[in-house]
Amino acid sequence: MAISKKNKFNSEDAVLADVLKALSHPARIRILKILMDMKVCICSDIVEQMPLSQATVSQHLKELKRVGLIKGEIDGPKVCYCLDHEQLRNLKLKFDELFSRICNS
Amino acid sequence: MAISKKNKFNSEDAVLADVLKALSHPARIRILKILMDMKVCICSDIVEQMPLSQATVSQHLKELKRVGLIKGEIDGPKVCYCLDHEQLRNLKLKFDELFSRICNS
DNA sequence: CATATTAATCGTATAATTACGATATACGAT
DNA sequence: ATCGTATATCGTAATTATACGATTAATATG
Repeated sequence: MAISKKNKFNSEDAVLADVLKALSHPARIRILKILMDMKVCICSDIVEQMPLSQATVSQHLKELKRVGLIKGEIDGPKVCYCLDHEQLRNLKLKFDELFSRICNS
Repeated sequence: MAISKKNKFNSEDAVLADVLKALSHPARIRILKILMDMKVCICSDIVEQMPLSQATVSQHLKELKRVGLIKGEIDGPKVCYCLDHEQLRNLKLKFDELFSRICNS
């Protein structure tokens, strides 16, 4: 795409866009919902519920971790994934703020 | 990316992911905010406020229109853009619903 | 220790996104 | 009709995302 211009925007918009990018694939929405239902969940349990290979699911988990929406805790050879409620609350606040501006217009 | 598997997910998740994809670039967040402030806005006014070429802004507008978040009305040689409040409200509802599930977990 | 299990990473192919100059289109004004 | 303005689209290049098989690394278990 030629050189990115994302850095030309204010960081507030850039950060929000980046977190929303992490939610912009159905696999990652699905993973969040699985974690909502299971509270805590071994990686392989997630893979089982997804129509994707282990390698691909691992990539999606990495993206969600990158923006902080989930956490993974090592438990022997397994990894225990769970939601990061603080970051999710933070996202919710930003999203609500965006929409409160919309409603005033 | 090899063949997409997005169709393997339920359409509720797919639709939400698709709308959020439209918000996953700072340029498009910026455009929404501009339209919030201006209510109604000629395309060239938007371009002026963006650090991107006219062609690129036009592409971003097209993506926002694709998911229905904005509307464009032709007014002579100009195009008048504005938010589609109904679709925005709809997105807000879906997002809130996702988060209400999170809070129960 | 050998083996099995779990999950991340590597390599790679393909596809989608981003960006822009150039061009096309559509309209209004002269 | 010609010209100027506004916007979309085309063509294209570069970047990033998606997907998976194969491999690696790390830990259990027999």
